[in-house]
Amino acid sequence: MVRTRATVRDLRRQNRSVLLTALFLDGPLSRQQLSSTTGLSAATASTITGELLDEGLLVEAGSVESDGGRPRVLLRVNPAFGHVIGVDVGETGIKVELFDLAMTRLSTVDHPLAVVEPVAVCELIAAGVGEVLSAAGVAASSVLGVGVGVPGTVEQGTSAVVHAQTIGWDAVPLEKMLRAAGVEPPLYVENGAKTQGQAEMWFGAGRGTRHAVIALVGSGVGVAVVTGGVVHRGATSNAGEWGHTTIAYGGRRCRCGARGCLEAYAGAEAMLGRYREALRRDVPRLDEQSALEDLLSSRSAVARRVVDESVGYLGAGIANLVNLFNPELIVLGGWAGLALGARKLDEIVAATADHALRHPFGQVRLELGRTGPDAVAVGAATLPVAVLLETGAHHRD
Amino acid sequence: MVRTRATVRDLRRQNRSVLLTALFLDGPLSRQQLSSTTGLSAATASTITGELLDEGLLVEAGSVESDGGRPRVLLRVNPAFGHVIGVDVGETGIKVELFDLAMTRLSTVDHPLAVVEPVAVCELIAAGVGEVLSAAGVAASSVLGVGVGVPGTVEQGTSAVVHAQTIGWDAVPLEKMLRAAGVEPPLYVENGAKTQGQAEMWFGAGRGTRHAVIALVGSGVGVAVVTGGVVHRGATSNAGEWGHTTIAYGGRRCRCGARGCLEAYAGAEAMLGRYREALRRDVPRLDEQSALEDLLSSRSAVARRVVDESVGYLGAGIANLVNLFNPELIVLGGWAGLALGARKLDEIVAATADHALRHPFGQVRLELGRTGPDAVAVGAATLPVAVLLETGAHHRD
DNA sequence: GAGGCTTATTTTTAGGCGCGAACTAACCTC
DNA sequence: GAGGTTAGTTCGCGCCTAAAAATAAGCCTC
Repeated sequence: MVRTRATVRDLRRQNRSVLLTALFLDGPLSRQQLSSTTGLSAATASTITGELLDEGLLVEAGSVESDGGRPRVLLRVNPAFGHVIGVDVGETGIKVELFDLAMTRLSTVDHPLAVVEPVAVCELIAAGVGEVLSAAGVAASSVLGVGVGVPGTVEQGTSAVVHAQTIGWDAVPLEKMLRAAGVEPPLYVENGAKTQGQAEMWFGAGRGTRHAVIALVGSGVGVAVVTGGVVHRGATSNAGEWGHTTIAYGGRRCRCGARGCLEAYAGAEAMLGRYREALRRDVPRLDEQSALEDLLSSRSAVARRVVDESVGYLGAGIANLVNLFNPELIVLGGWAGLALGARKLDEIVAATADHALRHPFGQVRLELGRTGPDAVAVGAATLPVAVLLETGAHHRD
Repeated sequence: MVRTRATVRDLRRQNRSVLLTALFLDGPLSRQQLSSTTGLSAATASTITGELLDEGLLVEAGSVESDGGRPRVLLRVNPAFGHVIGVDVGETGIKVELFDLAMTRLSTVDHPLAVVEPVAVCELIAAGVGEVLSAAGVAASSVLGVGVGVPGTVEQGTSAVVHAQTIGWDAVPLEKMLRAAGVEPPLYVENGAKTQGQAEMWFGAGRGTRHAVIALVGSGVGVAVVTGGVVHRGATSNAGEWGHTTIAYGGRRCRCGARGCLEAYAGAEAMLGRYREALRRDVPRLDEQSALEDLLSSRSAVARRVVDESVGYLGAGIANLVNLFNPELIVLGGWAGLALGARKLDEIVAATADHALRHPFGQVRLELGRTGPDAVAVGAATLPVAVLLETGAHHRD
């Protein structure tokens, strides 16, 4: 359903957006190709790219000979037009990364943090922004925006407010605080699972897909639902709490207080917890990732039972996503999801098949995530880029 | 993310659509009001409404005095501009209803059918279309479209194909068959739950809501998810199979073959089935609706246990929707949902609260559906109207 | 009941936009 | 270097919305 009126200016904005997006996603293209892929006339493609070249958003990128005729001049988004910064606020520290407009990583800073306390986090982010800029020799003025991925949910009002139970944040006005700490560029605060989903859609397994669900299994469990290239946020940006959907009515107590949540069975924390319970003793105090690796590679009957059960629950959880969303693609990501998927993908698919309806199951593929450990930061950095592309970087309003 | 290029013509189409939609949904409005609510300039509002008046899409609807100045002339969609037909293909027969463009019901035809067999259904629909038209004295040429709500899922290709397990339809090319049976107007085939959801959004509890979930509990269980006024279809129009999401891992066998589906606990069929099991005898052979009424009003301990358990499962299922979609509104509809909700709404809300995360739960309201038993037909009839509004009834392409 | 006032709608004018056609540019082959 | 081929640009047309000006249609006052 159409939302609002349109003016002549909106036309130009939209067409700029279409061209810019095509160039960003599908690499260098000639005006010719742009015209045919976007459906714009050659005349319009030419005028708009001319405008974008003048503004410095595009640059020429060599040329390609054409059968006997004038060679095509390739155009691409000017990587140096501006820069974007992605921040990953994790449970053990923060990571700040600087990218150019081609999403090439220019520099990275990691700051471990024993206690992820809001004020300290904001100061570290402010410092980190300065550090990545000076490390890469990039001027602060060329930063188009800073994206911040946080655990928990984000209320997107006039100023973003974060609710993150796992790190004890209750209604933290992060945007205001970052501003106060001296972060000047436009800010985009978003749930980390959603930024990671965005990264997977743009650069990972989701490329070119319209309806996808990115399931993130880490210590906990979350999901990003993408429809037509847009991450589903819900009424108040709380959508995607897959981990706390009931999958075993009346079952295990979850840390959220309810019983039978998926996260009480399928996340790394839950798997390790159930393993400890089954063993009736504590496993060695390793960090969670090594502990999970040990569990997954253990040949003990107990370990295998715990893992197999988890695979079953995870499959049922994935089947629920298949039945509710009917996506073309489900991406299994998150460090624990990747670890489990690397060993047990076939079993997960089988468990999904057991619980999903035949028809939607027949139309979905299940793939492992392809983005690395800094997907949250990359995804966060795409937020300002997405805005640039959507508005077509229109100078006037 | 913007999809495709736009031309000057698209501008006009969109603005026509905006005006037409405003007039359709918010009753008679003056050009003045149209201009301020849509944001279009008074000049443009005037030109476009003039055009629409000329084309017969709008009519004047009296005038309202304004403080001392020229009175406002009210405009509204011309109810007689065209008519739409909604068809409800149920498990026990078909219903055909004729509406004018103000969605006033002009005539209705019911055809019970012992066996819902595709060819017979198509012939009955073709006959029904003729009957409702002649009953109301409406010319076939003024029918803008026929919407058909069917159980099961609909593959929307070049021609709609229906998969409906409950009535034994496997890949029935309904659109082609209806065409062959002599139904001439444009056809819109859609899943009945989704058409019912559409009706609830336009005329029922969902009015004015952007993010809503309409949960339909009848014999089985389904859901329509609405985001920004659009029903979510998924990659292949299979989305919303809420009834077959796993809620009790390893639990009761469902008719879909899997274990622990919500539908195995919360639909009317499941409730009655569990009641029979608990009683260890068959309940009297009533029709399903009376049987459910009896169960709900029974004071026996067994009946109350079955009902209370169902409420618990249903609440957990609703909580899953809250956690995954974060809607502002959940509408509980369907005949069984309404019957249960009329008696147990508070308990359902409490059960939902037990399983949902606090934050998204705090932002959702749970309401009972307000559309009557022919919501499927009404919703189906809105399909052609939605197309008319979206395209702005643009004459040229 | 004439003139002034207020508000709604229409007409006029100006500035933008995309498209098709005509035109120019840049290469190749012979 | 002439002719052919393909890529990109320029120009005029028709369409669009917005702002300003003009007109319409009531009310109020004297």
